[in-house]
Order: sequence, then structure tokens, then C-alpha cells
Amino acid sequence: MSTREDLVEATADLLWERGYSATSPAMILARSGAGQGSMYHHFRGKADLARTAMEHVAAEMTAAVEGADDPSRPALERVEGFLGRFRDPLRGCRIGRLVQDAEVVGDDELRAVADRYFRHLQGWLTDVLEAGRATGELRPDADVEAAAAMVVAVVQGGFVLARAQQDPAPQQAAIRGARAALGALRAR
Amino acid sequence: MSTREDLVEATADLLWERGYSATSPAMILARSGAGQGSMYHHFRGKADLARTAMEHVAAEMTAAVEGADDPSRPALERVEGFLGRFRDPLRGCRIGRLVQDAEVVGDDELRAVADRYFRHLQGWLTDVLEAGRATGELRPDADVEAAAAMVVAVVQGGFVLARAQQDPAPQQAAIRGARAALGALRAR
DNA sequence: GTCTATAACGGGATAGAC
DNA sequence: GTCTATCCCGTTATAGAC
Repeated sequence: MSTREDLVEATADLLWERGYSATSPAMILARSGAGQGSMYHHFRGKADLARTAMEHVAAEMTAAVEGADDPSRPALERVEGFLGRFRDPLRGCRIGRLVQDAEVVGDDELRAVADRYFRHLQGWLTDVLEAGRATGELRPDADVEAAAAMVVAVVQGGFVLARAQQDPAPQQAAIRGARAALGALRAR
Repeated sequence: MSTREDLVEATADLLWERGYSATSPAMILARSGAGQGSMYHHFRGKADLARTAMEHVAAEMTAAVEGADDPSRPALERVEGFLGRFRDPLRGCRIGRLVQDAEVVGDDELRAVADRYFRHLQGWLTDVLEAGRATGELRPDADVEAAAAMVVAVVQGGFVLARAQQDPAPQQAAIRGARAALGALRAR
């Protein structure tokens, strides 16, 4: 792997573990094995490197979600497939974690990565539910955009609760609650 | 107001605006008007002051939620009252914001404040829903703990989406989705 | 109790040799 | 492209006068 890729990988890991503000260039260099100069040769600075790492991670996560999906299944099963994906509640979402960081939200380029990631995810879930409505699986009056936002928010909020309590249970409970709640959308 | 109270107020505001790591003692001093020495006279250091401010805020928020509640109303109305409370989506939750900060989660005393706050809130919502189940308003087989966790998670996750997109809409949509979903608990 | 001065440290970035 | 040495700044905490 190239030095450049080593730097991006090390940064992605550290952003997940420690967030943006708490990650220093020195830590990135130590973990990647690269020297001071290499980092400033390949990137303009910490923010540029972090943006690259965030884009890498967001693309990976989006591909994983959509790759595991089977569009021939019923819509509610596909959404439950998303809710049931393996997550590590105590570590948090690799993207969602970062948007509570003032430095990330204050930098338009960094925030834009998170913005695009969540917009895409919400749009994908909305499309899945909309397809279910079109086939008559879901009620014709179902508010699919609200349901999609609810699903993403439950996962993100579950991470918050799990981190606060240092316990995966609250995220699992929240997801269980969301799954039960989605039944309200089903046509009868 | 005493110097000590000025320090706590200024810290509470800064924690909300900037989070824990990004808030420096110097900022607290500038905003409160106190001098360097006063802070270290009243508190052992930054962490001690932040813990005091967090406890102050958590108590205030808990009192506001429970003070606005009317236990004589139906359970779903009471929960919807919580969901519909005024929030400032772009600023985030004054407690939930902080648990993505590695320094907060790494300090047992700071994390414990957030832990207690969310446990109390989930417990309160669980009790409200449990009361609704006891009166026959809700289905006898309703999973009230999961529903309570879902409600808190939707609000917290809504803050994450709103901050990522710099737009209150996704939190409002998620809350709308949760409200619609709670209908699934109603006895028919 | 409150103030100013300053210490000790680490963060982020640059310079310039190789 | 990569390295080491170095700079400047802000953060947290302490010292000691008032």
C-alpha cells in the first residue's frame, strides 16, 4: 500500500476512535508509519487529509448498505435489513460521530461529506419505502419521507444512548422499537 | 450572581456551543468576566467545572420535561408532548452533544452525568407508556421499553441529521415519523 | 477571593537537507 | 517523496502578590 493510502487509512481509524479535534497529525504519523513531510506533501494539512478519509469511509458504508440489499424483497424487509445490520454501538457511527464536533461543522468541506452521506441514505430509504407503497405493500397515505428520517435517526440516536451508557442495549432497544413501529405503515 | 455561578453559567453555554474539548478555560474566563485564579479557587480544574455545569443543565432539562407533563392525559398524548417540545435542532442536545466527545466519554465522572440523564428520561417515558398499557389505552403486548428508547433515539438522532445538513427539517421529519409510528401501540 | 504572570506541554505547520 | 529540526501558538495549570 502506498504512503498516501497508509495515511488515509490511519486517519479514518483515528477519526472513528477519537473524533476530529482529538486526532493530531502526530498520531496519524505514528500510526501510519509515515514521516512529517510525507503528510504535507500529499495533503494540504489535517483538514484536507480528514476530508479525504471521510469521503473514503462514506463511500465504503454506502456501498456496504446498498450491496447487502435485495431489491426483489418486500420494502419492509429491506428496511429491516438496514436496521438489523451489524454495528458497534459503543464506537458510534463513523460519520455521525463527527458532526457533533464544532471544528467539523465549522468547516464547510468536512460537513459537506456528512451532509451528502445522510442525504443519500435518507433518499435511498425513501425510495425503498416508496417502492413498497407503489406495490400496495404499504398504506397509500404512508409518509415515507418521515419514516425514512425516523429510521436513520433511530440508528444515530441509538449510538448516542449507547455511548452515554457504555452499553449496546439502548441502541438495540431503540431499533426494536423502530421495527415494531414500522408495522403501522403496512396496508391492511 | 456570585462569581461561582457566573463560571457555571458561562461553562454551560460554551459546552452547548462548542462542546467540551473545544472549550478552553480562557474562553470561560472571558465570558464569565472572572479571573484565572477564581476558577481554580472554586473548582479543581476544567473537568470539575464542566461536571458541575452538566449536572446543572441536566437537572434543568429534566425539570422542564416533567414540569410540562400532565399525568392525567392519555399516555400517547404525553409522549407526543415530549416529542413536540421546542428544540433548536442546529445547536443539538445540551447533553447528547457531549457524549461523542472522546474526552467526555473517557472521564467517568463526566460520562456519568449523561448516563444518569438518559436513563432517567428513558425510565420516565417507559413509566408513562406502562401507565397507558395498564389503562387499556395501549396494546397489552406493547414493548414499552423499546418504544421509550425509540422516542429518545429519534430526538437525539434528529439532532445529528440536523447538524449534518444544517437544516432543522430532518429532525422534524424524524419526529413526525415517530409520532405516526406510535399509533402501532394503540389498542384497537 | 481575586488578580496577573508564567511555566510546561502539545498542536499544527514549515524549512530545508537528502 | 521522505526525513528531521524547528517555529509559533494556544491550552491547562500553578505561583505568588494583593
